[in-house]
Amino acid sequence: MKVDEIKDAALKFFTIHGYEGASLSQIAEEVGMKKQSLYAHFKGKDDLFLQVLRDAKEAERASKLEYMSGFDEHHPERDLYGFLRLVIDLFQKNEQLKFWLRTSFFPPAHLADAIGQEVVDIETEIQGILERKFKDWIDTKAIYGESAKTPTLAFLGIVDSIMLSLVYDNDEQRLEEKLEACWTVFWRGISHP
Amino acid sequence: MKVDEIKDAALKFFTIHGYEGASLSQIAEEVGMKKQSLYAHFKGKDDLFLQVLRDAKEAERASKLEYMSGFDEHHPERDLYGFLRLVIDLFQKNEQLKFWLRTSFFPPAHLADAIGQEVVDIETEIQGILERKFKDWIDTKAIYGESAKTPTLAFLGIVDSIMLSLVYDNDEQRLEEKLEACWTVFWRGISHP
DNA sequence: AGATGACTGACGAACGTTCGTTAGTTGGAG
DNA sequence: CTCCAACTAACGAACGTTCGTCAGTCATCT
Repeated sequence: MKVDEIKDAALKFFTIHGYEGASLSQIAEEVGMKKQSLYAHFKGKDDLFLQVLRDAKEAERASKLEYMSGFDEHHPERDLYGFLRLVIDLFQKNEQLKFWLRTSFFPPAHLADAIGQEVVDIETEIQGILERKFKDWIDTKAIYGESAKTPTLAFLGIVDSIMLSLVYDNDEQRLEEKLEACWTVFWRGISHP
Repeated sequence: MKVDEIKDAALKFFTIHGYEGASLSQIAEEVGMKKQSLYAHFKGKDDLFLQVLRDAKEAERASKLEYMSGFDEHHPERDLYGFLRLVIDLFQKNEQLKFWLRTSFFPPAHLADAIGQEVVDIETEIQGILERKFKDWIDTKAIYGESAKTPTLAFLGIVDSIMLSLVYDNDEQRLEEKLEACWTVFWRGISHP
């Protein structure tokens, strides 16, 4: 499907150069056509960008939801650490998560409102699910905690910091160190008072 | 000084729109002149951008170093929590840290190498100082730890996640919750085994 | 026959940049 | 004190290029 080829190329250039820095001619050249021909498949640059964005969002959402559906009540250490590894994996396997990250943090100004709404959507959903899991773990005394919200937000903080490291710590070794450090301290911090 | 006015305007637009999205005409208009006149003060867009970048880097460096020079051996809780508050303060008081964050994570492609070097510079320096402090705290048993590197990296992770929240959690309330959550878990994780 | 998808050609607008030219200021030299 | 030279800071005009977009054409395939 040509549409998907175009979206792949667009994803690549939007990720590297951002919305303003990526040009339709680059994208078209990547798939071997002229930029004007893109208009047979998309209404314009914004349309292409938003479709790529929604695909990326949906992919991230699906991956995370699927992984979290495998959580049980008794192995928070395995499940949470696995979640961090999943994020790293998603990040390295395809560009969608990196694109999503860049776009949600620094959206093109004229689309900021629309994008902000989508970001809040998915974030609220993930946080809600996670918080319910944490509540279970606290109830079963698998971890320590007075409210579920504190470990949830702290964990999401770790996810954020790991994603940032993925962006700018190109060094694989350093990423591993950081992950282990964050995880060690986090787990020590939630596993007992 | 007109040069500083220009740099202020440039900082503003580079922060909002990024390198590619900010135009010299916008910047010039902000200070009440034509874009051609900018060339009396800067060699070009790259020159202006890099000068703004180095100013931002130096400002961040200076603020953090000054704050850390006030650390002592016996109050890690006060000093580290204060450091997080400092970051929030810097972020909200001027745009330089936000600009620095955006640029170091998503630099314009043709300047990526030069910028990457500057990022590594400052990061290495901050981490080194912090790690020595953590070593002191471990030695004086103010905190628990086997090596200084683990709490250092974990703390830097929290700094990263707080900065990210500053970028996209426009909600003040949510930021405070996140800070408290991260800090609570972190401190519990490093204050005893 | 009709629809699809790519093409060519052209559009106005904006980009960063360079040029030559003005004022206005400053600093010595005569 | 004056005069001239150098410098500063802004300007309009234009450069060549690229941008996103639209219109019309032509081959392919159902």
